[in-house]
Amino acid sequence: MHLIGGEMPQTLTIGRLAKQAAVGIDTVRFYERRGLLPEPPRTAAGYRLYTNDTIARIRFIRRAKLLGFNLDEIGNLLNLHDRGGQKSAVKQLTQRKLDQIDAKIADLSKIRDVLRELASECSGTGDVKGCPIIETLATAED
Amino acid sequence: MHLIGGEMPQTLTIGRLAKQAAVGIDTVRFYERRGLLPEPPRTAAGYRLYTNDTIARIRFIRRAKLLGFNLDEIGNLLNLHDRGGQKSAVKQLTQRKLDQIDAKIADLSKIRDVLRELASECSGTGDVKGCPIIETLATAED
DNA sequence: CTTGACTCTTGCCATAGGTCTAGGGTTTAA
DNA sequence: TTAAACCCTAGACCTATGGCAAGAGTCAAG
Repeated sequence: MHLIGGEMPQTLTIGRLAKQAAVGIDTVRFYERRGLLPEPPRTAAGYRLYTNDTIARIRFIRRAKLLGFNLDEIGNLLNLHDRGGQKSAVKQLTQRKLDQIDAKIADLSKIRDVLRELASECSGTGDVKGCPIIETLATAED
Repeated sequence: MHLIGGEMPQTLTIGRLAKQAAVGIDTVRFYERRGLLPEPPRTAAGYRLYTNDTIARIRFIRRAKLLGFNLDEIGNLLNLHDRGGQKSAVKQLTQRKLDQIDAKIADLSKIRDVLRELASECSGTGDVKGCPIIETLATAED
């Protein structure tokens, strides 16, 4: 890694970047392949050289993932960020995700209610014969 | 398919079984490989021959799936059903699943709250610059 | 100069639960 | 008899998000 000239720009090899951003090295390369990170410049030997802003970019991705966005959706968000899209587009993505989350919560809540009911009906002692949980699974109509 | 003798037992080829149970043919074979369905007898030509109880068994699997059990857990439930386990084992499986579902709902609820907050903060009009959603993703601390 | 740490690419592995294809044999109805 | 519809196996493929390994090149420190 031979840098010419005086002012050393803040560059990071992929390992340092990954550490700073708290992801794996493979993850960085994977995000690059997925188009979430731009292809960075390389040293003569082919080593990727990153600047600090890439740390922020990866953290952006991580936070968006925590909010339930998948990588495609995150790609959209990043494009809007990079190319200066409209707030409406961002809000729409967010609202759609919110709707998905709400739907999933609703699904799970129904399941939870059924499981609770079944668990409360089952005495939990004795042979499985007559167990309301098994019986329900075995005989419920569709 | 050459059945000898008088009383025709109620047998089903895999296609009919799959149709009755409302799953795909491949799914039936897959469940067999997974050990959820016993290996059925075969005709001389090697065709699987099922009896009606297998329809019920597959429906059991389907219902358990709808309640969030994965195939391994369903295998346990089926074993308890087949070999006459204890109610306590069934109840324990159910309670564990219930806990998982509760945990997932809690996770999603947190996400939902954040997304709601973000969506409500975003005006939805104008350039993405200053969009609170993007800003939050770009700058939030971990 | 050597050693250990780092990086490169390519490509396979993993999960979960199936789905599909290829290439062949069987059964059934016209 | 022949064509359609059915069945068989083995194995590849799918989604989503990376992890891991091999084999080779590079860099920094002692």
